[in-house]
Amino acid sequence: MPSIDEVAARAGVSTATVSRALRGRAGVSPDTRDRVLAIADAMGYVASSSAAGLATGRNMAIGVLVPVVHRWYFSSAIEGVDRKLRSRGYDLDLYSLGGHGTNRERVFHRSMLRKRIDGLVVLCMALTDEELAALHALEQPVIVVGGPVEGCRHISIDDRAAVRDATEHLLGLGHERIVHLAGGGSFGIDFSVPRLRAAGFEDAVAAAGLAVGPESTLFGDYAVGTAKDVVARALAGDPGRRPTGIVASSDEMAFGALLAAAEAGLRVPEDVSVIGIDDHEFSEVFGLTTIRQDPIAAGERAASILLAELEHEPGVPTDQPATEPHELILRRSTGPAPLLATAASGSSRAGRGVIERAGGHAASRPMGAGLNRSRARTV
Amino acid sequence: MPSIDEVAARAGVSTATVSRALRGRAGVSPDTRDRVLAIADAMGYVASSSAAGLATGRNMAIGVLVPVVHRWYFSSAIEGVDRKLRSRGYDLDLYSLGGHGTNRERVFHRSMLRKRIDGLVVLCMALTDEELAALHALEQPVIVVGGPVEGCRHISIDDRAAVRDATEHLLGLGHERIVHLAGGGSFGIDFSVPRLRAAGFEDAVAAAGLAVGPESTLFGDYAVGTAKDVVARALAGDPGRRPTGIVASSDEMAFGALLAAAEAGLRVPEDVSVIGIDDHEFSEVFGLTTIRQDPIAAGERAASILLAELEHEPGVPTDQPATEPHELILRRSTGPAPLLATAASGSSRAGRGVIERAGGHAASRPMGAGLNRSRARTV
DNA sequence: TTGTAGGCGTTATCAA
DNA sequence: TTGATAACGCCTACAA
Repeated sequence: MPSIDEVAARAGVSTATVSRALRGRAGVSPDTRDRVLAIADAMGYVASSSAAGLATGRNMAIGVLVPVVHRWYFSSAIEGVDRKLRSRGYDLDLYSLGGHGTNRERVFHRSMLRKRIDGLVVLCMALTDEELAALHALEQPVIVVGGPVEGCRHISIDDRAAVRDATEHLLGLGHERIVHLAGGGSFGIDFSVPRLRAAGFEDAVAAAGLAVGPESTLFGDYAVGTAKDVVARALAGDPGRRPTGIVASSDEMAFGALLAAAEAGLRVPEDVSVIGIDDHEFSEVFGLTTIRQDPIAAGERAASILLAELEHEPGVPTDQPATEPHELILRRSTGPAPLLATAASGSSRAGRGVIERAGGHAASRPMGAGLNRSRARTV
Repeated sequence: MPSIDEVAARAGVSTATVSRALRGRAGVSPDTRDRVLAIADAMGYVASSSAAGLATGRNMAIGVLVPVVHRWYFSSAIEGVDRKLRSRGYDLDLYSLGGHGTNRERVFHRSMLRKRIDGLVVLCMALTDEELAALHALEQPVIVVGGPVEGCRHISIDDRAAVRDATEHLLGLGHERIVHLAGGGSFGIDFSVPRLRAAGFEDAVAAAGLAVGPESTLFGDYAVGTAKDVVARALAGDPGRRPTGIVASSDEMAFGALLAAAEAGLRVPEDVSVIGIDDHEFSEVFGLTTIRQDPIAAGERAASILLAELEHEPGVPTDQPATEPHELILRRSTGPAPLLATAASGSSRAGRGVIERAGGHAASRPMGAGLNRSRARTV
């Protein structure tokens, strides 16, 4: 790990010239530039980021703050941010709250302010006013990926419309006893997303002229296990009254619902339809109809915006960015609502598992027109 | 973001004293220390990491190199590393290859050598000789989490023993037509793990006096989808010849196997038993019997070792660390091998899903004695 | 116990 | 086009 003056000495030039050459600055003759580059490369020289950071005030790194790494949405978004950053020569500092919400204070008041990063991507968390103030005080660009956070621009799908679309899909198939398998605000995760999704469900149900009551919501807490339990209980009831359609606010919860249905001996989608949100990597094998979103793309876009700002690129999109698209993916977990008379007698075919082919079903109602770039396709 | 001399001025002392006080060095009177601390706190002072790093040569950050973030093992291990690091005041720099293996060169030759990190945790990747050399040249402590990598100490379970245990569990239940649902070396992931696991399977099968042929292995590539497809094909065969037991080298592949069995109309575990490795968070809802490992703990331990080395803690465990424990978790996906006569007639009960209760099964054979701290328990 | 001053490795300013 | 040289902000002998 040679230093810049060793390179300079070897090249017979000053450190200033080496610096200029290596950074691609103007004012260096092609000859010397090539020579310096060759020598630096041969010596394996790489500038120390601390020194460069001290001198320039730029760290070539951005931070990513997550409630927890180990979840589909977060790990995907991290991947997206990383991809974009890496391609632009930036490093990524990861700050995980580890699901605890502890060390939260430390993250904010120590690591982040150490001038180690040039910008911050916050994944889907609710921030306290104090934290928001601290961030703004940093005078560093910040962007949220995941849910609207007051006082911050954010990148996400239109959560309300997404769940509305999902619900409308089921309504279009004739379902009338529909429940929302809702998530909550674990992990210090932003509350606005669950709230928006619940609203989307209610929008659609109400628009269909159906009633929305307390029984319309099952609390799955964004977890397979909880979802499975709660759905199992709901499906155990009177066949004439149990839900025929389940709108899950996340695919993971939808998996729980599918497993619960299977264990209850119900066929999907003949007895009960399930639709999720996400398009998790397991969704295809589960045959789960879902609303797809792409957190990797969201992460990439967030990083792009931050970088554009840091590098003063022209046309900086400094305001609230446009909404990310979502898309209905038709698979086998949704189908026409069972006839009421039939519903009670169902679940009698032998040896079928979680997944049933739904003899040619499709959204019998076109997805709403103004639905934010949403499309539908069959996979 | 005040600098150290502003704090010094305000406190009426020199920068040296401020530095000493803040870093908890000896040689500062309690009075001045308290005063300095209070003032620094009030001013919101935090030392610049670049400056501190330049001066001390320590960055208070360690790097984590992963093939891809978005997978159970990796995101868990990252979480573990992060947890430990955070508790010790270190930052975590994430380097993801993003599944591509591209930018690999960049990661190694730019980011990491920029003196931005004090040590490196490599997750489960095969390293080229050149990369290994580069790492050693850094003169920074390195540790691998996940699989043995030549020339590097590593932290992992005994993969061979783990799969051997899994296989013996099935053998103990009387299974004789057992297949290994194997993973591969995607993502530039280390090849040694798949190889070790295959060996463990063969160990057990051979020890039981059964034959191991080409048909004993299904290639699931560590992916649910592939696993499901390949198992579906295997189960479609002659009931008298198809496997009655499946040892999956990962839980995700085991899920694929369970789904394939369900779609084929086979009951689990009456018709076919499935055991996995990992204890993925979905395993419980799937009722999957599996060999548990704890990547979070592995990550924590790796970080601890690195930190101990960096801080010159006494008793530095600089050598190859002890193996991580694994443990058999009994659930509902494994049961006694079907009687051959019965096997053909199976799968006739109505409306059962993926998961079947296995009327009281258990390992009918105690787990081998010398099996590396493995235990068994029912969940 | 406290202060002074040099150095860490780069970048940037200003001359040449 | 190049080269001195002063920051950058902090840490730490060394002196007091």
